[in-house]
Amino acid sequence: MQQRFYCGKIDKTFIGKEIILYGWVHSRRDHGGVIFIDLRDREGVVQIVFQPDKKEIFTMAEKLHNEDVIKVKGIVRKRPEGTVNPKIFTGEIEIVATELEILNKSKILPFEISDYVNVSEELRLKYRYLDLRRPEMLNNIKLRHELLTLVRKFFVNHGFLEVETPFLTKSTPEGARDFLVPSRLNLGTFYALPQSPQLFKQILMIAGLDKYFQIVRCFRDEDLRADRQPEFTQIDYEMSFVEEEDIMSITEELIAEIFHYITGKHLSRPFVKLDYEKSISQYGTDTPDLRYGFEIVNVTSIFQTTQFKVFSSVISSNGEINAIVIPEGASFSRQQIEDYIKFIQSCGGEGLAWMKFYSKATSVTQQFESNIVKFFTEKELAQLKEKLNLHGGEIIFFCAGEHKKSCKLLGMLRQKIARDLNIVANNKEFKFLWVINFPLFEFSDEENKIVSVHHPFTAPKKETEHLLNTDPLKVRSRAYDIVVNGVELGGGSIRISNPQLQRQIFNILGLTENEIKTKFGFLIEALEYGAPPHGGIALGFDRLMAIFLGCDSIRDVIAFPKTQKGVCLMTNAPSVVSKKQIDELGLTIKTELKG
RNA sequence: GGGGACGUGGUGUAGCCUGGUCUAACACACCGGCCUGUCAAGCCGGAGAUCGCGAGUUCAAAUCUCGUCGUCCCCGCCA
Repeated sequence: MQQRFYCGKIDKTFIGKEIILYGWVHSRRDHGGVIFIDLRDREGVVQIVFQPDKKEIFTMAEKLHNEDVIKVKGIVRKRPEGTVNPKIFTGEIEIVATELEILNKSKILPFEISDYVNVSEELRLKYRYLDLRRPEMLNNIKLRHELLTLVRKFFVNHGFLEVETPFLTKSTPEGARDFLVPSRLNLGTFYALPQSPQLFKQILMIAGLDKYFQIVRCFRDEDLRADRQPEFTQIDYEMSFVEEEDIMSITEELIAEIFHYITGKHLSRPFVKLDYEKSISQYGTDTPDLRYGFEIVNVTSIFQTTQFKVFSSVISSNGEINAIVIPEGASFSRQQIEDYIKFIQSCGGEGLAWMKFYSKATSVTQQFESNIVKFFTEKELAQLKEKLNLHGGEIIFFCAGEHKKSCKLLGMLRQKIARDLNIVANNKEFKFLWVINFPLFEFSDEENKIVSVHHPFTAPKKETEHLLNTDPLKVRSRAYDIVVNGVELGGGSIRISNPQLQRQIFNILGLTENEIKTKFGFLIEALEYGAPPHGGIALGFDRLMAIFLGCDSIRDVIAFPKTQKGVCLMTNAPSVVSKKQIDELGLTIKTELKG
């Protein structure tokens, strides 16, 4: 094959040579007596010069339009004095065209191929092939490829084996909703697309592969968000004969390498570890953003005998009064405070109480300002001032309610205020942490039963295992989540390798013997044939890229993402299928859903 | 399932709150012309939108109301 050169890679070493280039007309600057074309390919642009002495191709060049695809033959030369363009890699040279062939014309574009122009995302997704020509998007996709390569090399160098696991697999609807695929050969039965290769990688450990990894697509039929797509990519790995520290350590090493590749900077390690309970009571979430303070403070003890009914009734029903303090400098108007109260209500809360604190007034009562100050005694306010360490100019938000809910609402408020104050946007740090000591189970009000906090294959902590039958909600798990700047990057655990223990967990979760057998019989059985102790983790690759690149949405690092309704605007998937296809699968569609 | 924002020539916006002066403005793209050193080229000229769709209020609707569709953000959901 003849050697091809990329437009964006032509440099001084080519000067004097005749070369052939292929690419897209990025822009045409017609000066009448000379025409410049920026010819673009995936590596960048190079300037082609058309001069009137080559009359035939000069006339052709006058008619060129943006995004026409052309083949150009020409001589590379040094640009004349004073016409060097330092902004582009090829800025010192240009190509004097000797031959021109128009390979394909382009219609007038729905939007310009430029990073300078704003285009609605709807249009970008419809014409994704044009969107991907924009340098910013092209760079994201190229970097994605480079990182995938880096990740692969990393695991290969550490002795991991890459194994592909099935996409057509068994539905285990314990977690997210499954995407289902009807089976034509077994009418009335369905495959599910995997939410993760969880069970297969555990089985691979039992098979003795020892160290497994896979860069794998996962599928979840849940509502979308800026950081959630119905199909997304995980870096999935699992190791045998390891403890939590081993997984955390190799994960930190991997993330540090990726981080270094992108930013050229080193991450400080090991990452901070934060207890789950502390994370909830201090930040109201298990994915805290540590780039800013405003930690939650429990002030319940101050208001034990308060006359303020909102607080006293919550306390008497075993609830808590929690507070966050926003320091001086953020002066909120009454309207802004009202907006925050509405925000809390939109998050499912009853409301917020608030106070402003001014140091200048003489009495404690006068130092506080709000519509509720009159309900509190001087003693209560004095204690509050001390407990919250108030100096002046602060605003305090209170949320009363059950422990977790109250903390959660304040955690959401904390995050919203940090955004509104531009603390997040102005902080380019990456604050990694591990959240550990999760409970193994939690009580689901919705389902009215005990459910796994992670998944039912997570091992309990040895020292809490004896509580499994007596007080399961007190059992702690050997799970660990990795979090950066308020985003859950991934999670993993040491798994259960003992079949009796696995069976016991299923029992606690309320599965009948029959359900255990039909849904997870193969796992229990596999565990009975000599399962090594093992554990692993999966990292959200799209999220990892988006956060390191500062993208607002993972859609910007995915070549062909879907809209919030799960639609691909380019192909218009999902779509209606023919009656023949439906019939072959033994399905019937409710008529009102059709078309 | 719920809350919120947005929808105006090909594209991105202004106008909308406070209906008439909107015969809808601006920038880029597009078409024609000029121009031998530009590189987000420049200058001159031109064409192009009944304002997502449907109903309503009104003498009068881009503007107000209701419904609907689409996109985005969030809550729920995401073992």
